[in-house]
Order: sequence, then structure tokens, then C-alpha cells
Amino acid sequence: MRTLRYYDEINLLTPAGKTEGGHRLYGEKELKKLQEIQFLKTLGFSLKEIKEMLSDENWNWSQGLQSQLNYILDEKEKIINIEKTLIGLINSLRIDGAIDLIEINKLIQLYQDDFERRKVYRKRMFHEKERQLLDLLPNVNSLDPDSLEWVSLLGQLKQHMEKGVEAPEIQRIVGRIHEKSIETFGENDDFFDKLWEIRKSPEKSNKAGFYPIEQEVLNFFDKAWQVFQEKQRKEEG
Amino acid sequence: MRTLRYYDEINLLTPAGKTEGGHRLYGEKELKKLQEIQFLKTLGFSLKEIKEMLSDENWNWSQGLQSQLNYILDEKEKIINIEKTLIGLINSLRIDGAIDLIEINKLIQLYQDDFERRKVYRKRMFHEKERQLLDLLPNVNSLDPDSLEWVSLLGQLKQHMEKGVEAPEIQRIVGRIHEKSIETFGENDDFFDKLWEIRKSPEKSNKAGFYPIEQEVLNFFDKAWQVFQEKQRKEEG
DNA sequence: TCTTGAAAGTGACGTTACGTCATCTTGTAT
DNA sequence: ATACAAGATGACGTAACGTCACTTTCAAGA
Repeated sequence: MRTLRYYDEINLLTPAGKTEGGHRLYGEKELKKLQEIQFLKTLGFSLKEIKEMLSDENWNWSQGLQSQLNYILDEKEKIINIEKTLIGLINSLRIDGAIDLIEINKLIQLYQDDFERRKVYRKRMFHEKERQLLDLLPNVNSLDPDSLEWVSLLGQLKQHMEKGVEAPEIQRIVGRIHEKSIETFGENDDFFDKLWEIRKSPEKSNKAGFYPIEQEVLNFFDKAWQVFQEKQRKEEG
Repeated sequence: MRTLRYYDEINLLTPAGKTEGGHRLYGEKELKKLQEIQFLKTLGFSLKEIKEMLSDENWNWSQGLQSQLNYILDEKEKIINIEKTLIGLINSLRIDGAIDLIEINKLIQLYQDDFERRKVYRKRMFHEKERQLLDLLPNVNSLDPDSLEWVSLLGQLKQHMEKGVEAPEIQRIVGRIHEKSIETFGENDDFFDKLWEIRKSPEKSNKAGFYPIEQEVLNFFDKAWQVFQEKQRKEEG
């Protein structure tokens, strides 16, 4: 009811007549118009725009709809960006256990501004084939099962860190990370080492556009990884 | 500048001090806070919410981000619906050439049903209690890394299901599930129960990165599991 | 015809995150 | 000392209603 009063106020939809007492009376025509208004509203038009459209006999619908579509597409892009950022935050929160909003913000800025430079850097560091593998890297900004497995593994590592690198829990997690990386990158150890070198250095990671992981966790994994490899060698040899 | 005045008014960000004349002075700390505010704003939080988050020492970030993500996903869905409708309209315009309100009205009829369905608005659940009422469901984003690994593994299984039980991708995933289950339950293989337990929860929503574990997936896993065991026996025997 | 209670009317303020005047005061460079 | 840019203050405007508080009208039953 409030709505009808408002539409009346702004002359968007005036009642067909009024009773002596002032009650608003609407006819068939007005009902139809109301439906039109509701419909256009769901398309995201403002009442002002709707008023214009409905009152202009020669309104150019195709142009109006097109520009509305453009606007909506813009909004969609914005929302998708927010979504990605939120997912990234949630994942990194899981890996690191804490967040520094400002650091993350910087990263995002960097990510947005520096896309080109990062591409160049990656080109310098990796061959064609390796770059294809790079695209397989877990994407913190997504919730697909594959990325989630990485996130969960790193998160568990962090969780059990206090138990030390030799703890069986840790070694099992490292084992699964190993397998996962074989699945992702193949048996290509060179590539893995190279990646790991970059990963370990915050600056290089940053340049390459890798998602930052706490240094502590990285160092811990490095040690645990060495233990793991030694054990494997022993078993084999 | 207007912005700073406003933040001061609502006690979101008060200046570190003022000059005799009343000019606002901001220090390093305030600058940082301002940046945080700006960042959170880009994520779609309202100033009221931001105020709460930043002033609460024990703010539950993971939950807050999560509910914001849900809200954003909702918005995204709405926008995508608008987009579809607009595209539909534009296309039908192209076919018919001229369109007038009569045409639009036909389409209104078409979409009318949708309106009705969409009237069940979901509100944004910012506060814990409100959420607890409506969604008790475990959501990937609120899971601990350990459970997350399960979800991610099953999710990957589902992703590659079409390749058949014998596919190497599948067998590798099954292998990791096997290891994970040993870690969790020991050598006895009763982790099927666990799977069924996980299965009980979902169904409600599979957006928001929520992975329902369907019957189909479980059946598939069952078969793949048998293949896996056979292979192992062969290797051993 | 009178009563009565629900529905409708009116007016006003609240909502968000500032933008934009108009007017006044301060800080600072010359 | 003076001039002038920059900041402060207060106020109104924004979009589309929601939500009081209070009054009036309409239609049905006695």
C-alpha cells in the first residue's frame, strides 16, 4: 500500500479515481501498468527511468534495454571480483590462520595493476611447457575441489606444525602433498624444484604472483620435505 | 574529506587529535585503519558492519567472510537472472522488430511465475544467531582443513567420474582417499560409515561452494574402490 | 439506521554513505 | 600583516519505500 501511495506521489501511477473519502481506486489499465512497473523494476531500472519509458510513446526500447544490459554486466563483473576476493581471503585464512587486511589489500592491488609485469616475469623464468603447468597451480580464488585439496593439505600442515617435522602426522601429510604434486605436475622434479625456489622467496613469489604463505609454514614444509625424501631414499636403498 | 568527517561523526574512525582550530589530525594508526575500512568496503560490507568487525577484538572473521560470501553469491544469482531476462528481451526484440508494451506484457506473463518464486527473499545473515537458525549446514568455507580434505577428494572424484572407475586420475584420487582413511580410522576400512555421515548433512544448497555428496558419487566410489583393492592385491601377490 | 472494527488515508521520520552547496574559520606562505 | 587556499560546520538531497502515530472511511452486522 505504501508503494501505491509513493507511486501516486511521484506521479508514476495515479489512481483512476478517488472515492469521496479519498480512497484510491484503480482500474484494469492501472493494474496492467503496475505489473509493467514491477517487471521493469526486476530488470534493475529505477522508478525514474521507468516513468520515462512508460510515458514516452516513442521510447527506444532496444537501446534502453541494451544500455541496461551493459550496466548489469558491469555490476556482474564487480560482484564476481568481490566473490573471488572473498574466497581468496577465506582460503588464506585457512592456510595461515590469520589475516592482515592491509597486506592482502596490497596484494590485490598489485594483482590488478601488475598483471602484465607478472606475465613478463613468468615468461623469463619458465619455458612454454612449464608455463602450462603453472596454470595448474592451485588458485586460492576458487573453490574447486582441486584447489581445495591444496588448501586443506597446507592447512593441516600448519595445524600440526608444533609436533615437529618428523611426526608421523606431518610425514603423512607431506606424503600426500608429494602425490598431489606428482598428479599435478608429473614426475618433473626440475620444475618442482624451480617452483619451490620461487615459493620460498617472498619477493620472487610476489613477482610471480603466487599467493603468499607464511614464511614459517614454508620453512617448516621445506624441512619436513627433506626428512620425507631421506626416508624414501632409505626405503629404496 | 567529506568521508573523513562522516567517519568521525559515526565514530568509525576518529582523528588522533585536533589542532586548536579544530582541524582533524590523523596518525599512522588511523591511516592503517582507513585502509582497512576501504578494503572491507570493496568487499561489500556496510560501514556499520565494518565498525563492528574492527572494534570487536574477537571477531570471527571466517564466519563473517563466509556469510558475506553467501550474500554476494545471492546477489550474483539475482544479477545473472536479470542478465538472462534482458538478453531474452533483446533477442525477441530483434526478431520482432518493433516492440511495444503489448509485447512486453506477453513477456511479463512469461516471467510472472518466476516472480512468485523469487518472493521468498533470503536475508543477509550477518550475525551468528541468525545464521544458526537457518543454515546449520557445514559449508566448505567453515570446515577445518581436515574435513576439507575429505570434501575436496570426493569433489574431485565427482569431477572426473565420467572417465570411468579405471581411469588413472580416479585411481590416484582413490589412493589418496585410502591413505587419508588410514590416517583417520586406522587400517580397518570402516570409513564408509563416515562417508554416509557426511552425506546426511547437505542437499540444502550446493552453491556457496557446498559440495553435496550424492548417492551416485558414493556408488561410483564403491566401484572404484574395488578396482583399487584388486590392483593392490595383484601388486602384492 | 446505527455501530463497530478493519482497512485506508495522511504526515513525518528513518534508512546509506556520502555529494554538494553556502558560510565561516584556520593555517601558512609571502 | 595579509591574502588565500584548505579545512570546518551545518544543512539539504539522494531512492524507494518501511514504519510509526493518528485520523477517517467503508462495509457489514444488529
